[in-house]
Amino acid sequence: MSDTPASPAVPSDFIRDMVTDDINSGGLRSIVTRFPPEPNGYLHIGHAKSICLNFGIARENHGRCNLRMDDTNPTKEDMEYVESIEADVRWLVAGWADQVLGLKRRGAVPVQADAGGRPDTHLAAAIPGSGARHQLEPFFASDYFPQLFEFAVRLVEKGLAYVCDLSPEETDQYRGAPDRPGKESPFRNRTAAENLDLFRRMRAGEFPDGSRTLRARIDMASPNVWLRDPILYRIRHAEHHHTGKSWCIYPMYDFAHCLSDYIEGVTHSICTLEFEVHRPLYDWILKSLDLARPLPRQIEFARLNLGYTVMSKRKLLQLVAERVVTGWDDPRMPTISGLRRRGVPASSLREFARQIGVTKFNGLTDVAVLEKCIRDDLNRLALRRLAVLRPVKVVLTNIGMGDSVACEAVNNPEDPASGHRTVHLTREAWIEHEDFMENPPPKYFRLRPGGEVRLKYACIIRCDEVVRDASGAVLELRCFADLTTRTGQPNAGRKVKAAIHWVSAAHAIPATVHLYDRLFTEEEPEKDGRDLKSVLNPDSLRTVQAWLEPSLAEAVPADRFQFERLGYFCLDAASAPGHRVFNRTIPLKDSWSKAKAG
RNA sequence: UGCCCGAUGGUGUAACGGUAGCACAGCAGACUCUGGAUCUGUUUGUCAUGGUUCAAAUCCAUGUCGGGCAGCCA
Repeated sequence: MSDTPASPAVPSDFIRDMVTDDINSGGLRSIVTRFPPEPNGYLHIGHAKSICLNFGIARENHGRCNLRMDDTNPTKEDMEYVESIEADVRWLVAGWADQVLGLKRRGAVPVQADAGGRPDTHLAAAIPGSGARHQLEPFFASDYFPQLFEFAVRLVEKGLAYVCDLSPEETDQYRGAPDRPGKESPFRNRTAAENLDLFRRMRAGEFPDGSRTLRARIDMASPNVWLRDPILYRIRHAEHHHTGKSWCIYPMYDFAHCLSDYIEGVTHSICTLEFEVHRPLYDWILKSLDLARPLPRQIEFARLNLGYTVMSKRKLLQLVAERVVTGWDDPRMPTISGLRRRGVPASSLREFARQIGVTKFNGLTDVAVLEKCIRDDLNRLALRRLAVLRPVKVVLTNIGMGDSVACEAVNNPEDPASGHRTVHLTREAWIEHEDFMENPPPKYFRLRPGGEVRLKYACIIRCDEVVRDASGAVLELRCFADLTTRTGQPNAGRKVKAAIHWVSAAHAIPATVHLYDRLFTEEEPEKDGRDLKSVLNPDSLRTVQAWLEPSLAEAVPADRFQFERLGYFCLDAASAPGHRVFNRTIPLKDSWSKAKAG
């Protein structure tokens, strides 16, 4: 698929300002950001915002953005997610920021190095182009477990961390509450030697899950609860998707994240607002270790909230698990894979991210903004095709049985280079059910008994007779085709109020078409903690049997089509050759139905 | 009621002490062999109250409202 080029406008926001300031104040050789998802679910459009931010900043500063699996919790993570995440990121940045996508050589781990005369540990991204591309893989926080362990040991030696024997429940009670100080653990003042011994035995597997933790020794009375001796390591006798059975203790997010950033040489660690209160801990850990190289800086921004969609991985997983949708890549899902299967170009998502901007304000973005981005892209690149979703038969009484009138149709009026194709008009054609009305309301321009309409690219027809079955349902419309109104014919310029789409019944090919709509009936499905099931849109998927013009037989999933006057469609990725399925990405703007309703 | 963060039209976002702008949505019109696209015009805004200043969306204070934080999740 040929994505449209990224918008030329260079975005500006408070984070980019900070990065620029950091560059101008010196000390930074190059900018390194990172995108660090936990592989416990599929990426969604909220992640797309973060990806565009992180890769965008890397790109604008000739830096790098590392893709890193933040995989420190073996009980929630899975290889399936690792693979989908990499595929989704690659798809989203392809043709835009792939040159700054930071990956490492397969199997590479941090190296011991010397930084200004001091020992250091570091892992840089592989240089793109050096060595085969297929030998690269994302970074994994779990690759740093040995280094992380050594960092923890150093903290213990400095008296800044201790092994605590409190049970989970006791730890909870000792922590206090936001408005009430915590209480110091009775194990807080163990000697460094004892802590070291205990910590090594934790690692050796001598203790059961939950029996001990390694905690930072900070301040149980801090008004910031994350500074109240936070847990650094917990015991989990569980197999890890990336490290296997090598470990039975696993670092917590706060400990692993800042140090992973450091190891990779990240300069700006951009995350969402809920980590704002963690920033003092992020800084505390890094400062406490007397590290040799410059420290990364954490900056927070507001996550995306989009109307009529849910964004939490937990709730998306729920939709999948309860089979409300067919999977993570169901075209109704706000996941990147769902949007891709739906037919949304990556460039639309990037443009959307650019348009919504980046701030610390927790707002709700109107889906119309996304829809506009998609329509703008697709209008430019989609090939126009004729398809009838709810067919009504038209018999052109003055065209002979077996006769065929060749008509030239434009492939894309927005792109003259896309050329023309021939469609055939025959005695019988399908038109859209909605394009005929027996008793139309005022200002209805299309076909009515005795009325005229143009068959697009063909000629004007006049409805002479409505044939019904016994129940009164319309069987066929018998019409006269004024062939002198075809392109190039004397009356080609004759005006009628409307031109409608059609397909020759003799040439049409059948297809199943999925008409998708928003998944929820409420703009804020998660508001007030309501049950998602109570706000599901029963019409989020309608399936129809349609007639398509024959050229659509050759469609492949990467193609983008506009079915004229209907919307944008693509061949479903799971469509079988013998049974074509098309997905509606988004309908065309429809000011008629709006006027009618209003 | 502890700490942190935020507040600009309906929505999102600019303006970095000096004319409140842009996009989306809305409305009106033009054009059209897509009731699409395009084009034109247009309605609506600085949370409140004080203070500093020649000048405040911007700086300060207080208040109001909203969000986040008490996982051995990230």
